[in-house]
Amino acid sequence: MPELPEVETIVRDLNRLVEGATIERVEVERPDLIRGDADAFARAIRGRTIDRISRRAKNIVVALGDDRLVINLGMTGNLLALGPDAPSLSHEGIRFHLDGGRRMVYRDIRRFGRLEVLSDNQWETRQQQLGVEPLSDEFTGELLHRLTRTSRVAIKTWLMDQRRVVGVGNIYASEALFRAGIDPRRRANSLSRPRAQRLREAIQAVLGEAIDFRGTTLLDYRDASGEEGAFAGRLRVYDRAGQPCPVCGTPIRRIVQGGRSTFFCPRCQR
DNA sequence: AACGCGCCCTGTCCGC
DNA sequence: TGCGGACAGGGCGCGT
Repeated sequence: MPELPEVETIVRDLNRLVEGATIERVEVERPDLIRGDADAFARAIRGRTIDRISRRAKNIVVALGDDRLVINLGMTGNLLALGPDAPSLSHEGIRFHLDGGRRMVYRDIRRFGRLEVLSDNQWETRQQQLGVEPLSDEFTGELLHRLTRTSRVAIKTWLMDQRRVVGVGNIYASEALFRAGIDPRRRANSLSRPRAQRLREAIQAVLGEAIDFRGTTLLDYRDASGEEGAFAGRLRVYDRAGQPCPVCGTPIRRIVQGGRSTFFCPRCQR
């Protein structure tokens, strides 16, 4: 489900809704959601205060003193801040009971998501394996061009690899390549410098606009208050096979790359 | 090292 | 109305 804009929206919500809250009790309904030992997980979190919430790649990082609660939402994960009177939901996996009767609930239909607690040192080591943040100043056309030099995989598949550039998943990879006019089947190492520059601009534009619209809800995505994102209506090619390209009217094509659907305009993207 | 594939799991939708 | 198959925002571990 969630790519960078969706995770960023949830993180901003949570800083408004639960920063400073104390986690009084943890209920683990689905131990398979936790990486490592579920009892140790609950013990590490109980009684801690939520200092602040941040995002790295598609991970939600909750600072609890010197520890980090790291949450990856997989395909269908939601992280919800609920009031005392909110009814319980289906597929609740982990419940964090906060002070004042509020709760933060992790729910996940397919259970591809994972939660774990790491020391700040462990998290620092882990996050170094992740690629560059696409909305940072560090992410330039020059850097993108350099990073693509060593890979022969299709640029669309390349964009989704979190070891190079983070945060771009199946939806925004197709959308960014459409905006940049680049054929998703093109090999990563075939991008010219100007094309890399255009792709960098397209990635930043689409991610920024999607954040402004609070993310894309196809089916399962919800923000921390349980509301849908509004960007789905602004997607130009994703899930639009057979519909006319918004620029030239040519029917949008669907192909499969690395087992995932890719959508593109065969005329606009070269 | 880089790459491609299968797998984890539940729900929805479509064709027959 | 029922049933089987395809497909769905991600990531990991395997073999080559």
